[in-house]
Amino acid sequence: MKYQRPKGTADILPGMSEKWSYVEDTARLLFNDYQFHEIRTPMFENFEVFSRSAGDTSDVVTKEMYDFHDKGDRHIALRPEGTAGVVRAYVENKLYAPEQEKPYKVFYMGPMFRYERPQTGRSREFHQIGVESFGSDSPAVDVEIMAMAMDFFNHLGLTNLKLAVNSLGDKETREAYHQALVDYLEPHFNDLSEDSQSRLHKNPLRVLDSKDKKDQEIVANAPSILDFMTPDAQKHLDTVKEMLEALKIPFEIDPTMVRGLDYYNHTIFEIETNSPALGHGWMTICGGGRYNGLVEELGGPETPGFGFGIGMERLLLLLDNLDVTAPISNPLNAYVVGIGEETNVETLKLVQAIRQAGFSADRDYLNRKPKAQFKTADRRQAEFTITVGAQELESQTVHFKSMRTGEETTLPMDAIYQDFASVYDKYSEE
RNA sequence: GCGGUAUUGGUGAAGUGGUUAACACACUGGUUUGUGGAUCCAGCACGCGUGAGUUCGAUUCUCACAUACCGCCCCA
Repeated sequence: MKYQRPKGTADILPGMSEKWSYVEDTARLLFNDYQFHEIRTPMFENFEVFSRSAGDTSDVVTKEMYDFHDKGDRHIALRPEGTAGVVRAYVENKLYAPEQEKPYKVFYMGPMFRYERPQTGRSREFHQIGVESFGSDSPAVDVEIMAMAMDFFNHLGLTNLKLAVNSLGDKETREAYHQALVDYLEPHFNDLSEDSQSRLHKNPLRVLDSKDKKDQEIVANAPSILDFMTPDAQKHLDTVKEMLEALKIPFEIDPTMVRGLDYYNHTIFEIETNSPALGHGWMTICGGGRYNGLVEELGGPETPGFGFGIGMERLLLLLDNLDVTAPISNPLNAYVVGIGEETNVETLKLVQAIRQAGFSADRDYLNRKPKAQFKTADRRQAEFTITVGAQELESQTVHFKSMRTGEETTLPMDAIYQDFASVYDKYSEE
Protein backbone atom coordinates (compact mmCIF):
# COMPACT_ATOMS: atom_id res chain seq x y z
CA MET A 1 0.00 0.00 0.00
CA LYS A 2 1.74 3.10 -1.18
CA TYR A 3 -0.31 5.76 0.49
CA GLN A 4 -2.19 5.48 3.71
CA ARG A 5 -3.95 8.06 5.73
CA PRO A 6 -1.96 9.79 8.45
CA LYS A 7 -1.83 8.06 11.79
CA GLY A 8 -4.88 8.73 13.87
CA THR A 9 -7.12 9.87 11.03
CA ALA A 10 -10.14 8.14 9.54
CA ASP A 11 -12.03 8.03 6.29
CA ILE A 12 -15.74 8.37 6.85
CA LEU A 13 -17.24 6.35 4.03
CA PRO A 14 -20.81 6.03 2.75
CA GLY A 15 -22.50 3.74 5.22
CA MET A 16 -20.98 5.69 8.07
CA SER A 17 -21.41 9.19 6.72
CA GLU A 18 -25.19 8.85 6.93
CA LYS A 19 -24.86 8.26 10.65
CA TRP A 20 -22.67 11.30 11.01
CA SER A 21 -25.23 13.40 9.18
CA TYR A 22 -28.02 12.01 11.29
CA VAL A 23 -26.25 12.95 14.51
CA GLU A 24 -25.32 16.36 13.19
CA ASP A 25 -28.83 17.03 11.91
CA THR A 26 -30.28 15.98 15.25
CA ALA A 27 -27.93 18.38 17.01
CA ARG A 28 -28.83 21.25 14.71
CA LEU A 29 -32.55 20.76 15.19
CA LEU A 30 -32.35 20.41 18.93
CA PHE A 31 -29.91 23.24 19.51
CA ASN A 32 -32.12 25.47 17.43
CA ASP A 33 -34.96 24.66 19.80
CA TYR A 34 -32.78 26.07 22.55
CA GLN A 35 -32.11 29.09 20.33
CA PHE A 36 -28.44 28.42 19.75
CA HIS A 37 -27.01 29.45 16.38
CA GLU A 38 -24.25 27.85 14.40
CA ILE A 39 -20.82 29.45 14.32
CA ARG A 40 -17.91 28.33 12.16
CA THR A 41 -14.40 29.32 13.06
CA PRO A 42 -11.05 28.37 11.50
CA MET A 43 -9.56 24.95 12.08
CA PHE A 44 -6.27 26.58 12.93
CA GLU A 45 -5.46 29.62 15.00
CA ASN A 46 -2.39 31.36 16.29
CA PHE A 47 -0.72 29.08 18.77
CA GLU A 48 -1.17 31.62 21.53
CA VAL A 49 -4.96 31.46 21.29
CA PHE A 50 -4.79 27.95 22.64
CA SER A 51 -1.82 28.27 24.93
CA ARG A 52 -3.31 31.31 26.63
CA SER A 53 -6.72 29.75 27.07
CA ALA A 54 -5.97 26.15 27.90
CA GLY A 55 -3.18 26.96 30.31
CA ASP A 56 0.53 26.59 29.81
CA THR A 57 0.76 23.55 32.04
CA SER A 58 -2.13 21.65 30.53
CA ASP A 59 -1.25 18.47 28.68
CA VAL A 60 -3.09 19.70 25.65
CA VAL A 61 -0.67 22.58 25.30
CA THR A 62 2.51 20.95 26.54
CA LYS A 63 2.43 17.78 24.51
CA GLU A 64 -0.67 17.35 22.38
CA MET A 65 -0.70 20.47 20.25
CA TYR A 66 -0.50 19.94 16.51
CA ASP A 67 1.50 23.06 15.74
CA PHE A 68 3.82 24.32 13.03
CA HIS A 69 5.34 27.46 11.58
CA ASP A 70 3.84 28.54 8.29
CA LYS A 71 5.70 30.13 5.37
CA GLY A 72 5.32 33.51 7.01
CA ASP A 73 6.89 32.08 10.16
CA ARG A 74 3.64 32.41 12.05
CA HIS A 75 3.26 29.94 14.89
CA ILE A 76 0.07 28.12 13.99
CA ALA A 77 -1.77 25.34 15.80
CA LEU A 78 -4.58 23.09 14.63
CA ARG A 79 -7.38 23.57 17.12
CA PRO A 80 -7.31 20.96 19.90
CA GLU A 81 -10.76 21.98 21.12
CA GLY A 82 -13.48 24.36 20.11
CA THR A 83 -13.92 26.87 22.86
CA ALA A 84 -10.76 28.94 22.43
CA GLY A 85 -11.44 29.72 18.79
CA VAL A 86 -15.03 30.66 19.48
CA VAL A 87 -13.97 32.94 22.30
CA ARG A 88 -11.37 34.53 20.01
CA ALA A 89 -14.09 35.09 17.41
CA TYR A 90 -16.41 36.49 20.07
CA VAL A 91 -13.80 39.03 21.06
CA GLU A 92 -12.52 39.83 17.57
CA ASN A 93 -16.01 40.41 16.20
CA LYS A 94 -17.02 42.43 19.24
CA LEU A 95 -19.94 40.19 19.95
CA TYR A 96 -19.89 41.54 23.48
CA ALA A 97 -21.23 44.82 22.11
CA PRO A 98 -24.25 46.22 23.93
CA GLU A 99 -26.59 45.73 20.98
CA GLN A 100 -25.94 41.99 21.01
CA GLU A 101 -28.45 39.99 22.90
CA LYS A 102 -27.10 38.28 25.99
CA PRO A 103 -26.47 35.52 26.51
CA TYR A 104 -24.92 35.08 23.09
CA LYS A 105 -25.54 31.43 22.27
CA VAL A 106 -23.67 29.49 19.59
CA PHE A 107 -22.89 25.92 18.64
CA TYR A 108 -20.33 24.39 16.34
CA MET A 109 -19.33 21.03 14.96
CA GLY A 110 -16.15 20.04 13.24
CA PRO A 111 -12.72 18.47 13.40
CA MET A 112 -10.25 18.98 16.23
CA PHE A 113 -6.65 17.83 16.41
CA ARG A 114 -4.46 16.47 19.15
CA TYR A 115 -1.11 14.82 18.70
CA GLU A 116 -1.47 11.71 20.78
CA ARG A 117 -1.60 7.94 20.65
CA PRO A 118 -4.73 6.72 18.87
CA GLN A 119 -7.04 4.30 20.65
CA THR A 120 -10.70 3.42 20.73
CA GLY A 121 -12.67 6.65 20.67
CA ARG A 122 -9.51 8.69 20.45
CA SER A 123 -7.79 9.81 17.31
CA ARG A 124 -5.53 12.63 16.21
CA GLU A 125 -8.21 14.16 14.09
CA PHE A 126 -11.45 13.84 15.95
CA HIS A 127 -14.75 15.68 15.88
CA GLN A 128 -16.66 17.61 18.43
CA ILE A 129 -20.06 19.13 18.66
CA GLY A 130 -19.94 21.98 21.10
CA VAL A 131 -21.89 24.93 22.38
CA GLU A 132 -20.96 28.17 24.09
CA SER A 133 -23.05 30.76 25.86
CA PHE A 134 -21.57 34.17 26.65
CA GLY A 135 -22.66 37.00 28.85
CA SER A 136 -24.58 35.56 31.76
CA ASP A 137 -23.38 34.03 34.97
CA SER A 138 -26.83 32.83 35.91
CA PRO A 139 -26.89 29.23 37.13
CA ALA A 140 -29.88 28.85 34.82
CA VAL A 141 -27.44 28.99 31.91
CA ASP A 142 -25.39 26.20 33.44
CA VAL A 143 -28.45 24.06 33.90
CA GLU A 144 -30.00 24.87 30.54
CA ILE A 145 -26.88 23.73 28.78
CA MET A 146 -26.46 20.57 30.82
CA ALA A 147 -30.11 19.83 30.19
CA MET A 148 -29.61 20.38 26.48
CA ALA A 149 -26.72 17.92 26.41
CA MET A 150 -28.80 15.30 28.17
CA ASP A 151 -31.74 16.08 25.93
CA PHE A 152 -29.51 15.54 22.90
CA PHE A 153 -28.38 12.13 24.08
CA ASN A 154 -31.93 11.16 24.90
CA HIS A 155 -33.01 12.11 21.40
CA LEU A 156 -30.42 9.74 20.06
CA GLY A 157 -31.71 6.96 22.26
CA LEU A 158 -28.74 6.71 24.57
CA THR A 159 -29.17 5.27 27.99
CA ASN A 160 -26.81 4.41 30.80
CA LEU A 161 -25.55 7.94 31.10
CA LYS A 162 -24.19 9.54 34.20
CA LEU A 163 -24.16 13.27 34.72
CA ALA A 164 -21.36 14.21 37.09
CA VAL A 165 -21.25 17.75 38.39
CA ASN A 166 -18.69 19.61 40.43
CA SER A 167 -17.77 23.15 41.17
CA LEU A 168 -14.33 24.67 41.06
CA GLY A 169 -15.66 27.77 42.77
CA ASP A 170 -14.44 31.25 42.11
CA LYS A 171 -10.92 32.61 42.26
CA GLU A 172 -10.95 32.92 46.01
CA THR A 173 -12.22 29.39 46.40
CA ARG A 174 -9.58 28.02 44.14
CA GLU A 175 -6.77 29.84 45.85
CA ALA A 176 -7.81 28.66 49.28
CA TYR A 177 -8.35 25.13 48.10
CA HIS A 178 -5.15 25.11 46.12
CA GLN A 179 -3.22 25.90 49.25
CA ALA A 180 -5.09 23.37 51.35
CA LEU A 181 -4.55 20.68 48.78
CA VAL A 182 -0.84 21.36 48.50
CA ASP A 183 -0.58 21.34 52.29
CA TYR A 184 -2.31 18.01 52.38
CA LEU A 185 -0.37 16.41 49.57
CA GLU A 186 3.12 17.55 50.43
CA PRO A 187 3.61 15.15 53.35
CA HIS A 188 2.68 12.34 50.96
CA PHE A 189 5.02 13.59 48.29
CA ASN A 190 7.25 10.52 48.22
CA ASP A 191 4.30 8.19 47.91
CA LEU A 192 2.83 9.96 44.93
CA SER A 193 3.34 8.77 41.39
CA GLU A 194 5.95 10.53 39.32
CA ASP A 195 3.32 12.34 37.30
CA SER A 196 1.51 13.53 40.35
CA GLN A 197 4.72 14.72 41.93
CA SER A 198 5.41 16.96 39.00
CA ARG A 199 1.82 18.19 38.99
CA LEU A 200 1.75 18.94 42.66
CA HIS A 201 3.06 22.45 42.32
CA LYS A 202 2.17 23.23 38.75
CA ASN A 203 -1.47 22.21 38.98
CA PRO A 204 -2.39 20.30 42.12
CA LEU A 205 -6.01 19.86 41.10
CA ARG A 206 -4.88 17.45 38.47
CA VAL A 207 -3.55 15.11 41.12
CA LEU A 208 -7.18 14.49 42.07
CA ASP A 209 -7.75 13.08 38.64
CA SER A 210 -4.90 10.58 38.78
CA LYS A 211 -5.71 7.03 37.80
CA ASP A 212 -2.78 5.70 39.81
CA LYS A 213 -4.08 3.44 42.55
CA LYS A 214 -1.84 4.72 45.25
CA ASP A 215 -2.57 8.30 44.30
CA GLN A 216 -6.25 7.57 44.55
CA GLU A 217 -5.84 6.23 48.07
CA ILE A 218 -4.03 9.35 49.11
CA VAL A 219 -6.50 11.58 47.35
CA ALA A 220 -9.44 9.82 48.95
CA ASN A 221 -8.75 11.62 52.21
CA ALA A 222 -7.79 14.93 50.67
CA PRO A 223 -9.79 17.97 51.57
CA SER A 224 -12.78 18.57 49.33
CA ILE A 225 -13.10 21.70 47.31
CA LEU A 226 -16.69 21.85 48.41
CA ASP A 227 -15.47 22.81 51.89
CA PHE A 228 -13.74 25.88 50.56
CA MET A 229 -16.57 27.48 48.65
CA THR A 230 -17.05 31.17 49.18
CA PRO A 231 -20.67 32.09 49.92
CA ASP A 232 -21.17 33.24 46.33
CA ALA A 233 -19.68 30.10 44.87
CA GLN A 234 -21.70 27.94 47.22
CA LYS A 235 -24.87 29.75 46.28
CA HIS A 236 -24.17 29.24 42.61
CA LEU A 237 -23.68 25.53 43.11
CA ASP A 238 -26.75 25.21 45.31
CA THR A 239 -28.88 26.90 42.69
CA VAL A 240 -27.53 24.62 40.00
CA LYS A 241 -28.41 21.60 42.09
CA GLU A 242 -31.83 22.95 42.85
CA MET A 243 -32.55 23.62 39.20
CA LEU A 244 -31.34 20.22 38.06
CA GLU A 245 -33.68 18.69 40.59
CA ALA A 246 -36.52 20.91 39.42
CA LEU A 247 -35.98 19.56 35.91
CA LYS A 248 -35.79 16.03 37.28
CA ILE A 249 -32.39 15.47 35.74
CA PRO A 250 -30.46 12.87 37.73
CA PHE A 251 -26.90 13.86 38.58
CA GLU A 252 -24.24 13.27 41.12
CA ILE A 253 -21.78 15.61 42.71
CA ASP A 254 -18.23 14.42 42.17
CA PRO A 255 -15.88 16.61 44.21
CA THR A 256 -12.79 15.01 42.67
CA MET A 257 -13.71 15.80 39.11
CA VAL A 258 -11.44 18.31 37.40
CA ARG A 259 -11.00 19.43 33.83
CA GLY A 260 -8.05 19.04 31.53
CA LEU A 261 -8.20 22.66 30.51
CA ASP A 262 -7.31 25.33 33.00
CA TYR A 263 -9.88 27.94 32.13
CA TYR A 264 -12.81 26.50 34.02
CA ASN A 265 -14.38 27.77 37.24
CA HIS A 266 -17.65 27.30 39.07
CA THR A 267 -19.77 24.58 37.54
CA ILE A 268 -18.05 21.82 35.60
CA PHE A 269 -19.67 18.67 34.38
CA GLU A 270 -19.12 15.48 32.46
CA ILE A 271 -21.49 13.03 30.93
CA GLU A 272 -20.08 9.54 31.07
CA THR A 273 -21.11 6.15 29.84
CA ASN A 274 -20.07 2.67 30.83
CA SER A 275 -20.96 1.11 27.51
CA PRO A 276 -18.71 -1.81 26.59
CA ALA A 277 -18.35 -0.16 23.19
CA LEU A 278 -15.84 2.20 24.74
CA GLY A 279 -13.93 -0.33 26.77
CA HIS A 280 -14.17 -1.00 30.46
CA GLY A 281 -15.18 1.56 33.02
CA TRP A 282 -16.70 4.93 32.41
CA MET A 283 -15.73 7.05 29.50
CA THR A 284 -16.54 10.69 29.01
CA ILE A 285 -18.56 11.62 25.96
CA CYS A 286 -19.35 15.16 26.95
CA GLY A 287 -17.42 17.59 29.08
CA GLY A 288 -17.85 21.23 29.84
CA GLY A 289 -18.39 23.93 32.33
CA ARG A 290 -18.17 27.59 33.18
CA TYR A 291 -15.24 29.76 32.16
CA ASN A 292 -15.77 33.21 33.51
CA GLY A 293 -12.24 34.50 32.96
CA LEU A 294 -11.59 33.22 29.49
CA VAL A 295 -12.97 36.06 27.40
CA GLU A 296 -10.86 38.49 29.38
CA GLU A 297 -7.84 36.25 29.01
CA LEU A 298 -8.16 36.54 25.24
CA GLY A 299 -8.45 40.29 25.30
CA GLY A 300 -12.17 40.90 25.64
CA PRO A 301 -14.17 42.51 28.41
CA GLU A 302 -14.95 40.55 31.51
CA THR A 303 -17.60 38.15 30.25
CA PRO A 304 -18.91 34.97 31.78
CA GLY A 305 -19.22 31.90 29.60
CA PHE A 306 -20.45 28.36 29.71
CA GLY A 307 -20.11 25.54 27.19
CA PHE A 308 -19.48 21.91 26.47
CA GLY A 309 -17.94 19.63 23.89
CA ILE A 310 -19.22 16.26 22.76
CA GLY A 311 -16.92 13.70 21.19
CA MET A 312 -18.47 12.57 17.92
CA GLU A 313 -16.39 9.43 17.46
CA ARG A 314 -17.28 8.18 20.91
CA LEU A 315 -20.89 9.06 20.44
CA LEU A 316 -21.04 7.10 17.19
CA LEU A 317 -19.39 4.11 18.79
CA LEU A 318 -22.13 4.14 21.37
CA LEU A 319 -24.86 4.42 18.77
CA ASP A 320 -23.37 1.56 16.79
CA ASN A 321 -23.29 -0.56 19.88
CA LEU A 322 -26.93 0.18 20.63
CA ASP A 323 -27.94 -0.49 17.06
CA VAL A 324 -29.35 2.97 16.84
CA THR A 325 -29.55 3.37 13.11
CA ALA A 326 -30.12 6.48 11.16
CA PRO A 327 -33.38 6.38 9.27
CA ILE A 328 -32.70 5.33 5.67
CA SER A 329 -33.64 8.27 3.57
CA ASN A 330 -32.46 7.58 0.08
CA PRO A 331 -34.87 5.16 -1.55
CA LEU A 332 -34.46 4.32 -5.21
CA ASN A 333 -37.72 5.03 -7.03
CA ALA A 334 -36.76 3.70 -10.42
CA TYR A 335 -33.98 1.72 -12.05
CA VAL A 336 -33.72 2.00 -15.80
CA VAL A 337 -32.60 -1.18 -17.53
CA GLY A 338 -31.08 -0.64 -20.92
CA ILE A 339 -30.51 -3.59 -23.24
CA GLY A 340 -27.70 -3.12 -25.66
CA GLU A 341 -25.35 -0.27 -26.36
CA GLU A 342 -27.89 1.40 -28.65
CA THR A 343 -30.08 2.28 -25.65
CA ASN A 344 -27.32 4.21 -23.93
CA VAL A 345 -28.67 7.63 -24.86
CA GLU A 346 -32.31 6.84 -24.17
CA THR A 347 -31.67 5.38 -20.69
CA LEU A 348 -29.68 8.45 -19.77
CA LYS A 349 -32.51 10.68 -20.93
CA LEU A 350 -34.97 8.59 -18.92
CA VAL A 351 -33.11 8.72 -15.61
CA GLN A 352 -32.60 12.45 -16.04
CA ALA A 353 -36.30 12.97 -16.74
CA ILE A 354 -37.25 11.04 -13.63
CA ARG A 355 -34.77 12.94 -11.50
CA GLN A 356 -36.02 16.22 -12.83
CA ALA A 357 -39.54 15.15 -11.90
CA GLY A 358 -38.29 14.99 -8.32
CA PHE A 359 -37.72 11.25 -8.00
CA SER A 360 -34.56 9.22 -7.59
CA ALA A 361 -33.40 7.07 -10.45
CA ASP A 362 -30.34 5.19 -11.52
CA ARG A 363 -29.18 2.95 -14.36
CA ASP A 364 -26.37 0.67 -15.43
CA TYR A 365 -23.16 2.17 -16.79
CA LEU A 366 -21.23 -1.00 -17.58
CA ASN A 367 -23.31 -2.35 -20.45
CA ARG A 368 -24.27 -5.35 -18.39
CA LYS A 369 -26.83 -7.99 -19.27
CA PRO A 370 -30.49 -7.42 -18.34
CA LYS A 371 -30.32 -10.13 -15.72
CA ALA A 372 -27.46 -8.44 -13.98
CA GLN A 373 -29.26 -5.12 -14.12
CA PHE A 374 -32.39 -6.59 -12.58
CA LYS A 375 -30.30 -8.13 -9.88
CA THR A 376 -28.88 -4.75 -9.07
CA ALA A 377 -32.33 -3.18 -9.08
CA ASP A 378 -33.50 -5.86 -6.68
CA ARG A 379 -30.53 -5.52 -4.37
CA ARG A 380 -30.96 -1.78 -4.24
CA GLN A 381 -34.66 -2.17 -3.56
CA ALA A 382 -35.76 -0.14 -6.52
CA GLU A 383 -39.50 0.36 -6.52
CA PHE A 384 -39.81 0.17 -10.29
CA THR A 385 -37.71 -0.92 -13.21
CA ILE A 386 -38.09 0.63 -16.62
CA THR A 387 -36.75 -1.54 -19.41
CA VAL A 388 -35.69 -0.25 -22.80
CA GLY A 389 -34.41 -2.40 -25.67
CA ALA A 390 -34.25 -2.21 -29.42
CA GLN A 391 -37.96 -3.02 -29.78
CA GLU A 392 -39.00 -0.33 -27.29
CA LEU A 393 -36.78 2.16 -29.02
CA GLU A 394 -38.55 1.29 -32.23
CA SER A 395 -42.06 1.57 -30.77
CA GLN A 396 -41.25 4.41 -28.37
CA THR A 397 -42.48 2.42 -25.36
CA VAL A 398 -40.99 1.14 -22.14
CA HIS A 399 -41.63 -1.89 -19.96
CA PHE A 400 -42.67 -0.55 -16.61
CA LYS A 401 -42.42 -3.08 -13.83
CA SER A 402 -43.26 -2.94 -10.15
CA MET A 403 -40.51 -4.77 -8.31
CA ARG A 404 -42.83 -5.30 -5.39
CA THR A 405 -45.67 -7.04 -7.23
CA GLY A 406 -43.70 -8.22 -10.22
CA GLU A 407 -46.32 -6.85 -12.56
CA GLU A 408 -45.11 -5.38 -15.80
CA THR A 409 -46.94 -3.22 -18.31
CA THR A 410 -46.03 -1.46 -21.49
CA LEU A 411 -46.24 2.30 -21.42
CA PRO A 412 -45.55 4.93 -24.02
CA MET A 413 -42.17 6.49 -23.43
CA ASP A 414 -43.83 9.87 -23.36
CA ALA A 415 -45.66 8.93 -20.18
CA ILE A 416 -42.30 8.87 -18.42
CA TYR A 417 -41.09 12.05 -20.03
CA GLN A 418 -44.29 14.05 -19.64
CA ASP A 419 -45.51 13.14 -16.19
CA PHE A 420 -43.56 10.55 -14.28
CA ALA A 421 -45.26 11.58 -11.04
CA SER A 422 -48.68 10.32 -12.06
CA VAL A 423 -47.25 7.10 -13.46
CA TYR A 424 -45.45 6.61 -10.19
CA ASP A 425 -48.56 7.37 -8.15
CA LYS A 426 -50.78 5.13 -10.24
CA TYR A 427 -48.60 2.05 -9.94
CA SER A 428 -47.56 2.69 -6.35
CA GLU A 429 -51.14 2.27 -5.21
CA GLU A 430 -51.65 -1.14 -6.73
C1' G B 1 6.24 9.41 24.94
C1' C B 2 6.33 4.00 27.28
C1' G B 3 4.62 -1.19 27.15
C1' G B 4 1.72 -5.56 24.75
C1' U B 5 -0.76 -7.93 20.46
C1' A B 6 -1.56 -8.00 15.42
C1' U B 7 -0.86 -7.10 9.79
C1' U B 8 -2.42 -13.02 4.05
C1' G B 9 -7.48 -11.32 -2.04
C1' G B 10 -13.10 -6.83 -2.32
C1' U B 11 -14.51 -9.30 2.69
C1' G B 12 -14.07 -13.30 6.69
C1' A B 13 -10.11 -16.15 7.08
C1' A B 14 -6.79 -21.39 6.74
C1' G B 15 -1.79 -22.45 6.00
C1' U B 16 3.65 -24.20 5.10
C1' G B 17 11.18 -22.79 5.15
C1' G B 18 10.79 -25.69 -1.10
C1' U B 19 6.06 -27.63 -7.38
C1' U B 20 -0.28 -24.45 -8.89
C1' A B 21 -1.31 -19.95 -1.05
C1' A B 22 -7.13 -23.95 1.48
C1' C B 23 -12.20 -22.91 2.34
C1' A B 24 -16.32 -19.44 2.54
C1' C B 25 -18.86 -14.88 1.25
C1' A B 26 -19.07 -11.07 -2.32
C1' C B 27 -18.41 -9.90 -7.38
C1' U B 28 -18.32 -11.14 -12.88
C1' G B 29 -19.70 -14.52 -16.83
C1' G B 30 -22.44 -18.95 -18.26
C1' U B 31 -26.63 -22.48 -17.35
C1' U B 32 -31.70 -18.86 -19.29
C1' U B 33 -28.97 -15.36 -27.38
C1' G B 34 -34.11 -9.44 -23.07
C1' U B 35 -35.95 -9.63 -16.44
C1' G B 36 -35.24 -10.07 -9.73
C1' G B 37 -34.87 -16.21 -6.20
C1' A B 38 -32.46 -21.13 -6.17
C1' U B 39 -29.15 -24.72 -8.40
C1' C B 40 -24.90 -26.10 -10.99
C1' C B 41 -20.26 -24.59 -13.80
C1' A B 42 -16.29 -21.17 -14.51
C1' G B 43 -13.28 -16.80 -13.42
C1' C B 44 -11.25 -13.92 -9.51
C1' A B 45 -3.95 -12.96 -4.47
C1' C B 46 2.56 -11.52 -10.57
C1' G B 47 1.10 -12.58 -4.10
C1' C B 48 1.05 -13.19 2.09
C1' G B 49 1.95 -4.56 5.68
C1' U B 50 6.98 -1.95 3.87
C1' G B 51 12.31 -2.45 3.64
C1' A B 52 16.58 -5.08 4.66
C1' G B 53 19.01 -9.65 6.42
C1' U B 54 19.69 -15.23 7.26
C1' U B 55 19.18 -19.33 3.63
C1' C B 56 20.42 -23.19 -2.12
C1' G B 57 15.32 -21.30 -1.36
C1' A B 58 10.90 -17.33 2.82
C1' U B 59 4.48 -15.60 2.92
C1' U B 60 6.61 -18.79 6.75
C1' C B 61 13.10 -17.26 10.70
C1' U B 62 15.69 -12.27 12.37
C1' C B 63 15.84 -6.91 12.57
C1' A B 64 14.05 -2.07 11.44
C1' C B 65 9.98 0.89 9.96
C1' A B 66 4.63 1.80 9.12
C1' U B 67 -0.27 1.17 10.57
C1' A B 68 -4.27 -0.84 13.64
C1' C B 69 -6.00 -2.55 18.31
C1' C B 70 -5.28 -2.91 23.85
C1' G B 71 -2.99 -0.86 28.43
C1' C B 72 -0.29 3.55 30.66
C1' C B 73 -0.48 8.87 30.24
C1' C B 74 -4.33 12.19 29.10
C1' C B 75 -8.85 13.44 27.36
C1' A B 76 -13.91 14.25 23.80
